Amino acid sequence: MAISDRRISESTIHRLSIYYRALQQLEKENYETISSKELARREKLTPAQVRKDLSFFGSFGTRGLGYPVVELKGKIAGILGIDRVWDVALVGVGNIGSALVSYKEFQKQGFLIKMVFDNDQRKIGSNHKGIIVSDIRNIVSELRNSSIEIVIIAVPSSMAQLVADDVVQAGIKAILNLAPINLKVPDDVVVRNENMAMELEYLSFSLSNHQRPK
Amino acid sequence: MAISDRRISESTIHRLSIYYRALQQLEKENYETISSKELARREKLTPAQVRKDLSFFGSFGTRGLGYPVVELKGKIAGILGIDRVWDVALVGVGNIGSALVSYKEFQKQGFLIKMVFDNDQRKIGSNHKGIIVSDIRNIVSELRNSSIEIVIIAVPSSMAQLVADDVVQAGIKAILNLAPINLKVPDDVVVRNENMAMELEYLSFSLSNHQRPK
DNA sequence: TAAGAATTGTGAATCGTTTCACAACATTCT
DNA sequence: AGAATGTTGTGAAACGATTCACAATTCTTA
Ligand SMILES: NC(=O)c1ccc[n+]([C@@H]2O[C@H](COP(=O)([O-])OP(=O)(O)OC[C@H]3O[C@@H](n4cnc5c(N)ncnc54)[C@H](O)[C@@H]3O)[C@@H](O)[C@H]2O)c1
Ligand SMILES: NC(=O)c1ccc[n+]([C@@H]2O[C@H](COP(=O)([O-])OP(=O)(O)OC[C@H]3O[C@@H](n4cnc5c(N)ncnc54)[C@H](O)[C@@H]3O)[C@@H](O)[C@H]2O)c1
Repeated sequence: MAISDRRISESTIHRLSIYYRALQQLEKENYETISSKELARREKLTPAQVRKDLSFFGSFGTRGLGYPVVELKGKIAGILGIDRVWDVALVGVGNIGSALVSYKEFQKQGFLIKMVFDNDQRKIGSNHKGIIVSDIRNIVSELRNSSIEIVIIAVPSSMAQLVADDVVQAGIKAILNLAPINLKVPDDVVVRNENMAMELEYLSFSLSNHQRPK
Repeated sequence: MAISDRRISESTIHRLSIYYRALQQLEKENYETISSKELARREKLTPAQVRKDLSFFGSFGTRGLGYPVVELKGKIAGILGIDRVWDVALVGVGNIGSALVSYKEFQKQGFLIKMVFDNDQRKIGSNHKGIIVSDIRNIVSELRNSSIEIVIIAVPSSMAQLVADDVVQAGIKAILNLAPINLKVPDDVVVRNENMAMELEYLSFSLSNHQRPK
């Protein structure tokens, strides 16, 4: 069954990311094959879950043996679309934005921050790790003339919707939003939120109710 | 039905955080009451979902009228455990850790970063926004003698498990982990992961498969 | 006070995800 | 070669979350 036949759940996609990291580690440890049982044990999942997730995309294993580590890693990279380079823009070079620009891991993973925007005159034109900060006022045309497909928004929450509107207008279809607000975008634009306050609230809930939520 | 009777799902807890923010906004806009219909419309949820989520914790609304904004906000704060102050420690004052220490919103929300740990001699003893950086080697005893209940881990991934082991040994039951690895902790410790790489991979998947996953 | 409109709270129905269980197949051992 | 062991891939069952649908209740208006 082809991918487009099925709607893949958010959980499955997240677990693919987990499998991918586990396989990177297994490759380092020189494993040639890995069983769903062992992979599940390492990542605290169930073997059936692992097999079911992978089966949505094909038959990658060998009965009696397990999955070939390097090959499966490649297949998952293909499924996730990380077997290529993605050009990324960052909006807002403040506390968190600066940390992101300096962060080497994204680059290693194939997510390249190629453009940076800000509205602070003192920052515009300055050099951040080899990237010149652009004026936010030019964002629509600059993104349109670029190869950028993913935008990270790291501006104060009061500004995030305005920035998102521009980003959408520039034709971008994928946004990673770090501001703690719910962006309103058209249906064909995917937004993922990274909301640390929500995670802290989750911890607070768990401690208060001494419940481990699922 | 008491909270302890039911296992509340992760999604419900996340939505409570969403309702809480929406109610803050509604309060600013001087709404006295809000219906599940309008709240759902604003947050792109369904009215039934809103009512069901709230009904797990009690009957907060009035038939025919809706929910009293300020009162409901208070109830949700109580449920999430954010009607009080939580003392938090941060481990790793690097790029991302520094951003967190400077971030005022956590404080406003009642999450107070009270202690900071690092293993870099040049950082230990230095002053970060009024907090003296402690030596990681003393973390177990220092946490034990403190009022800290939540720890944020912002060290390189190769170090995160070691730090987590110490944190667990110090009796901490809630961890926010920013390193892109799966921490192994006992069952009674809650870990939440903030994994930006995984979110980027999610965007990459969505763009590659032009699918909006749920 | 009665009728009409709005909206909650919640069982029941529906939908989606996870787990179970086993046939099919590969490998190893004797 | 045949038996024993290990493991996948996948329908079916079990479970869990969301949506439906409606009785119960409140408010408004006349
Ligand atoms: N700092 C943290 O630890 C942290 C943690 C979680 C979430 N966040 C969120 O991340 C976002 C950024 O936080 P921060 O601490 O880096 O803030 P910051 O104030 O340090 O940085 C914001 C940057 O955005 C720029 N900016 C403002 N308006 C802009 C606009 N319209 N267009 C382009 N650039 C604009 C500012 O000039 C500044 O450089 C906020 O929404 C915040 O809530 C931050
Ligand atoms: N920088 C980013 O934008 C970013 C984004 C996503 C995730 N992360 C993750 O956050 C973590 C921190 O990233 P960073 O960019 O801030 O790294 P960094 O190297 O700038 O900072 C790490 C800090 O941890 C300290 N440290 C190292 N080992 C330690 C130990 N054993 N005990 C205590 N302190 C120790 C270092 O001295 C340093 O101050 C990493 O796991 C990274 O993958 C970072």
